Amino acid sequence: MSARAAGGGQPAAARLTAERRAQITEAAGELFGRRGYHAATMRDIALRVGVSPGLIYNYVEDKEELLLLVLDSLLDAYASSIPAALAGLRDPLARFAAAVDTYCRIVAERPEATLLAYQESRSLRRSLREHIKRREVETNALIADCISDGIAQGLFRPVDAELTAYRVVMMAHGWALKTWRLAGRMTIDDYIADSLEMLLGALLTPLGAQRRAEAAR
Amino acid sequence: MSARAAGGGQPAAARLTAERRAQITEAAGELFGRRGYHAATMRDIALRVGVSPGLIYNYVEDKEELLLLVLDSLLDAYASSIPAALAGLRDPLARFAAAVDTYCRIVAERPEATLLAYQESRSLRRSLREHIKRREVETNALIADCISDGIAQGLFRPVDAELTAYRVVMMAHGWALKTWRLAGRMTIDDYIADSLEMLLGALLTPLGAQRRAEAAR
Amino acid sequence: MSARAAGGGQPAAARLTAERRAQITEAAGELFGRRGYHAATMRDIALRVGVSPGLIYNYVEDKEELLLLVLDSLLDAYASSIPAALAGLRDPLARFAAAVDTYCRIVAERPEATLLAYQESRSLRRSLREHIKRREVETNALIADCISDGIAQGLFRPVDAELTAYRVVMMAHGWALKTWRLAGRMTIDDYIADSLEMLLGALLTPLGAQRRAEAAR
Amino acid sequence: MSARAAGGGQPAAARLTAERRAQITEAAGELFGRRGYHAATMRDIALRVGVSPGLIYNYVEDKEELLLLVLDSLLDAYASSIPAALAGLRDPLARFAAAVDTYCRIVAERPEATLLAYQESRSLRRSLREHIKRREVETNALIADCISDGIAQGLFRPVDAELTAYRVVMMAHGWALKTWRLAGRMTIDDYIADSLEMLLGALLTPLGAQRRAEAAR
DNA sequence: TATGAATGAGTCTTCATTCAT
DNA sequence: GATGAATGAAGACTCATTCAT
Repeated sequence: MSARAAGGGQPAAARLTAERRAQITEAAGELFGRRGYHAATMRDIALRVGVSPGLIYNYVEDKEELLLLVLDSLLDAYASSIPAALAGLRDPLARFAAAVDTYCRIVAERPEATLLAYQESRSLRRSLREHIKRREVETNALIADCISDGIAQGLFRPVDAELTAYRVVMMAHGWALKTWRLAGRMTIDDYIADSLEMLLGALLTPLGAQRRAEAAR
Repeated sequence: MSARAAGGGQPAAARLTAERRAQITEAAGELFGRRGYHAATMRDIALRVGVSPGLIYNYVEDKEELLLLVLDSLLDAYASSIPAALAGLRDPLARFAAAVDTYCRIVAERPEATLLAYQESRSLRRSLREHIKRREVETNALIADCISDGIAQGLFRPVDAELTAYRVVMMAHGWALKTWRLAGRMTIDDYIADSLEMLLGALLTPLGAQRRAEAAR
Repeated sequence: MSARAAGGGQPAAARLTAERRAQITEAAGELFGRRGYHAATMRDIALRVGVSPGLIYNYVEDKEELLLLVLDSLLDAYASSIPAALAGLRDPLARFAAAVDTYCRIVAERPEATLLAYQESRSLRRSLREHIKRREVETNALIADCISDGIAQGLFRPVDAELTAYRVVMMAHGWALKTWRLAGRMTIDDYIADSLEMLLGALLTPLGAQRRAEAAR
Repeated sequence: MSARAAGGGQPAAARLTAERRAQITEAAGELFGRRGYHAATMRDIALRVGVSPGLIYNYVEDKEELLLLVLDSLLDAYASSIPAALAGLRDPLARFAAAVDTYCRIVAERPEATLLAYQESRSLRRSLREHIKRREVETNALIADCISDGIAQGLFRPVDAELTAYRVVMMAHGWALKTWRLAGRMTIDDYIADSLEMLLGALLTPLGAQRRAEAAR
């Protein structure tokens, strides 16, 4: 997770370093997504960044670490976008809906990255894999919290919040997995609406249902 | 898709050939599942079968074809088990439930194989990939048919049967994808029951719901 | 040069053995000629004979020996056809012409075999290579003798007969080497006539030339 | 026909690249010539250059391309040496003799390379093979032109120049093919003189013969 | 005699990674 | 920081050859 050239003394240099690393990560994400982790070569990635293969190793220890960076960048998206989407919202129903919506849209934006997580997590050494898992759990908690709130307010049935959050995640990932099959027949908006319908159908208490009906008016 | 030693003249020889191929496929499935397609070497597979590396190429043209065989064996399971499970059943509700149940259990039995399909389909040449896709669609149709029946009898709402079948498949695959996370907290039976609940909650007409309640008595 | 199954007790069996070996040699010649010694596999050869790969090893020790057999079969052709062509002829000029003609036609009949000799002699172990060389020299002698006769009778200039025989052989082989280039523009008959013209132009004494002119009448 | 490291940006780098490639080609030529294309391994070649096997693939795409490079280098020798030899000469007779002489000497310098062309052209993919053929034809034209000149000036009989050029080439190649047999008995000078004698004997018009006699004085 | 499944050494080739410049 | 030539370990695959049946 470290990098040789990482942040020396000057903040300017540190920023440049971060930029380079971001460039590399993006290129890697693109190529890993398109060709798969194994098929994408370091040389390809360097070429795409417009840099020599050797340089990548100034910013990354390993091809594995590059994979980590890519997966991390996806988790970053969740970690920043979901809280942002929830920011103004008080109502647990609205919060839950927003969380689901945001999660699904992030998946839909980079379906290959989501796939990559399933495909190649195994390729990571244990330590890196643990890191990813930890962050996934954190992301999950963002959703689980919305559910817990709903339960606390009597809008959701008293389900296992964490488990239900996994349900949400699975549904969202379902889009990535079957994108090639679904993309023609259904928009991501349809998919989200539909998924939410199912989830709420299973979750809402009568009170919750009533509240929802009012909100829809 | 053929191989040198494939089905000689005598049926006895053919059987032996089929057995060997099955052995190899199984070993490959195991190793691909455990280490990933790229990380598993032909040598490893041969070793596990207790055979020399060269021999594998008497039964398989390619490492790729071996992957195909593994993926195919999973699809075989669907193609044979689901119809078997539906065999005695008339009631669309029961049929649907049986299909979902069977599908999920097959996934749960070999979750790595399901993962493999997502992971490495890309590694297949187009022709083989098409083969897999075709068979996936066939499998899907088994479920879609149950749904269509239910719709025809007024038990299910008039949804797009095919799309809904994908929903089912995604849910089932969800178990495979998150096994490592769910397995401790939830049995596959719980998962199936829960999934069915959600699906039926979204699908059943009032008539269907009533019928279901009666059946549950 | 030996073979395991070679000539047991019964002459009938021996004949069958010889036939099999001839079949195998022919198939090998065909395939070596078409694809090259290395590219042609024992399996291919067996397939073409309609026999299992293992069987070949009852008649031949080695792939190398098979090559030897093929090369030998070409030398057999020279060894039997040239003497046959010379049989009735007394006149050294006619004998020389017949030898050249026959040699060239054998080359033209199986140009790939001639090429093979150049291509793959190197692949033979020393002992087998020596065998081939010895037989080549014998063949050469058939031509050299004609030349010596001509010299003895004052028809040819007193050249080095053996060396001149090589010249003849080279010219004949030239057809095999460049067959793909010449075949369209020139028949083998033209080639022979032309070659003979050159050779005789260089060889004939005035007496020889006169004798030739008379014979042409 | 390209290679990764081929001609970088700076001319200095380009020169180094060209040198490396030349080294590799030379080593390959040597080993292909000695052991044959198939028997010579990439590892052997690398070893001989004093380099790791992987490096070769920075300069060459394929073992096949390496063969092409070797064959090409022989054709380069013709393409540069023959015109150089003809440079100062006006007289068609002298030009023809010089062309034949040069061609033969190039063959004699690297007989294995000439053999290689016959042996392994087949191993080349069609596109590379075409390339070689094209260059062979060009080389041939160098000789054919001399012949045409001679005809135009009435020194040679009106033969088919191209065909006759093939004759010359065959004769020259004859030396390579039979080196092992002829080398002890005859020098290349003898061989050339002798060959020229035969060729001119067949080609010269009376005028040409007279001119030749004058020149010899 | 004949089979053909099985062997296993050996090949080409790829590619992450290093390091002198 | 940046380059890119060089490394070398490793993998898929082939095929002559063997041997139990």
